[in-house]
Amino acid sequence: MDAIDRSLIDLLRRSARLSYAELARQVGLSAPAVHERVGKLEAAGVIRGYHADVEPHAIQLGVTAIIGLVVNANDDLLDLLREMPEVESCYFMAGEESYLLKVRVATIDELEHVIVSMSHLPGVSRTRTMVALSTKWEGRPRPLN
Amino acid sequence: MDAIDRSLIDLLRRSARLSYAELARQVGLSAPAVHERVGKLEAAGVIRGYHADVEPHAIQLGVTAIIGLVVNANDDLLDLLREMPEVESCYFMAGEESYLLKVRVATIDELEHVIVSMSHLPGVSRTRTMVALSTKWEGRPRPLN
DNA sequence: ACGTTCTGTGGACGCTATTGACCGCAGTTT
DNA sequence: AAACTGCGGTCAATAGCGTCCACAGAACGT
Repeated sequence: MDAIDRSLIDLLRRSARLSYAELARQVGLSAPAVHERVGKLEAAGVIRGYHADVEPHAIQLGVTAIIGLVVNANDDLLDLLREMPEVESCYFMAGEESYLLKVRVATIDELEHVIVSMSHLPGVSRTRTMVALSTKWEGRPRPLN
Repeated sequence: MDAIDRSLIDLLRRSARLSYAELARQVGLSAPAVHERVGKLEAAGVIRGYHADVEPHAIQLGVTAIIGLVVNANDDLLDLLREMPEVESCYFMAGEESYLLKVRVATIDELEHVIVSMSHLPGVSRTRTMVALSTKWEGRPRPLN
């Protein structure tokens, strides 16, 4: 993981569809060299994937909420949460609320349904929901170095 | 925005480096047709970009925290927050805490510094920090229909 | 110093990106 | 009903890219 690897990561975090040829030009190597470096970064798990960033409203996911879960028994709650497609992100937290979830749904009605479902999951003793009114920005890649 | 557009979005959300030829095969159109559709989705702002998903630990961003901000005067706080590269995401929230921020840094010391900086920003009357012990998953794309 | 390993380059090949010309259908106008 | 028009597709062509291979040079350990 040298400076060139970091440049490649930086470039791909910003613009994942750059061609190997273009990456090669940017970092001053040949295309096959870049191909191999990126392949190794993927194999090592440094690069986990490439994802299009889609305007949530355009795909009927205009309602964003953060839900904190106070948990008593933690057995397989995680598996149950993982099965809920509305849960976009899941963090295990320090503090009284063991889990913090980012949830995305189409409507407030749907959000209500998600909250009720979660509060009925075995092991969940309380939920706390914070509704986002607007997303100022999200997933902004921090420049490296 | 028909079923084919939705398929393309779905495919690119999962795997942004798919070639147009491969996308074309998956949706049963020709490559130029897919090229044009994707271009229109980008131009319309539906697809906002393509980003590599990078293991945070590998790039010295192993500490994740969620910070809530209680605000009294809201003038140009947003601009100040935007200038902080540690703030990966920023939501304007309903509730007492006007902003919820996802912050990523290398160390707890750095987190402390960020919290102190934020508490001194003009307009911020209180901060509340929740530290993530582990990220179970993040930015998981919800399958469309 | 030597061999080993790692990582690069350059060339070759098939496949892809991207453009332009053309076609067919739907909706609208005359 | 016929003609016009715009949209969105296919096909064809070319330039450029992805990817594999053989080979070369630097870094390293013994």
